[in-house]
Amino acid sequence: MPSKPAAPITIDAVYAAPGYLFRRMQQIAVSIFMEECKAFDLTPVQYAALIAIHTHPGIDATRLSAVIAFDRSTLGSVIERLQAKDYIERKPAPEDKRIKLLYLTKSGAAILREIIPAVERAQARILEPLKPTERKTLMGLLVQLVDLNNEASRVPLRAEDALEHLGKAG
Amino acid sequence: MPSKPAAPITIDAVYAAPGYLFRRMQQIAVSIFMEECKAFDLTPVQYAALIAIHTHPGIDATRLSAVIAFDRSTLGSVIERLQAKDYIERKPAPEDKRIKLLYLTKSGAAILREIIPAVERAQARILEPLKPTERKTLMGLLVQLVDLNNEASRVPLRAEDALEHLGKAG
DNA sequence: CCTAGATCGTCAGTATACTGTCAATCAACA
DNA sequence: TGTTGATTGACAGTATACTGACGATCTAGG
Repeated sequence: MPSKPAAPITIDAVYAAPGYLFRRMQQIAVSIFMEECKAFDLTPVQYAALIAIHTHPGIDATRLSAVIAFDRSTLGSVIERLQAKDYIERKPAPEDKRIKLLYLTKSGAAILREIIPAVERAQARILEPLKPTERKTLMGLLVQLVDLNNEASRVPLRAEDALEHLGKAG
Repeated sequence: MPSKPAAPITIDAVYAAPGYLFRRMQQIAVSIFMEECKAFDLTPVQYAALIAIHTHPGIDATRLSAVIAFDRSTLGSVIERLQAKDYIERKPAPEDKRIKLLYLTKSGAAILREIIPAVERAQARILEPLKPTERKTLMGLLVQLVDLNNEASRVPLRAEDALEHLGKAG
């Protein structure tokens, strides 16, 4: 069997590249999320941060970045915006002057309850074009791939480790 | 059968959401791309733009955005940076004063040839944690999903339409 | 106690992304 | 032909992302 000839340099190779396809899907997912949630003035990132703070009240920014695998620098401005919207508040930690603890406000807890159905509609719409069996297959492979590539990203997910400071079981 | 109880609001729901997983995979993919290609000072977006211009010499910015499904506004600065690096040049179109035609320079064509192996390594590394069969399954579903969701993104892919102006078969 | 190293939040700089708008230009039609 | 409407590139404004650095602070070791 002769070796494959070198592929010509064309845009078609890009269309079939995983990196390109993941970029497109991310953009599509954000677009659908924003459409379903346009009544709430919350971005996907802000939503994830709110959920994480709700799950782990009193978490600090660095640990929050590990829990949702977002960049620590980026998270700073995300937190500022959530605070400006009065969805969270920051309290200094008495035992460590470097740290500011994050809590949901009543507004934050309320909007979280209200936005959930819209978020679920968005997540469903993203996979809607596939058959139910295909959706399960895709999600299974995706969860696997993200997990196995965890260390390849700048901010690996540290769902367990990050919570030890809270004195709660991981 | 009793209806499912409402899921509690926790971060675990986010970990299993397609939107979150696609975001993570996009970040992982970019990270791997930049690592493999760090010798070349090219981002994934800049690479895709170069390939597209190489495939369709004399394309204009608006059509380029349709060919790679990138935002037209964003593409402006991408083009500026590629021009600053002397990888592309822009020539005014004689028959339409609004349009600037895009062409690769010799530098641009050269770096494209050189970077290809690194890009292919990156794309391979993204899927490496999966078994070969799983890779094929995932990519098949991903291509399908991106295609079927094409209209959901702000900038749908218009690979064929965009090229009519060039007088070449799509 | 005191210093070396680690960590925290923050900032500057760069690069995607998207929304909306604008002037210049072009195309189509009355 | 003259005006309307669409298109093009550009811009302002906002929001992620990542790199690298910084002062303030904490921790460990001597």
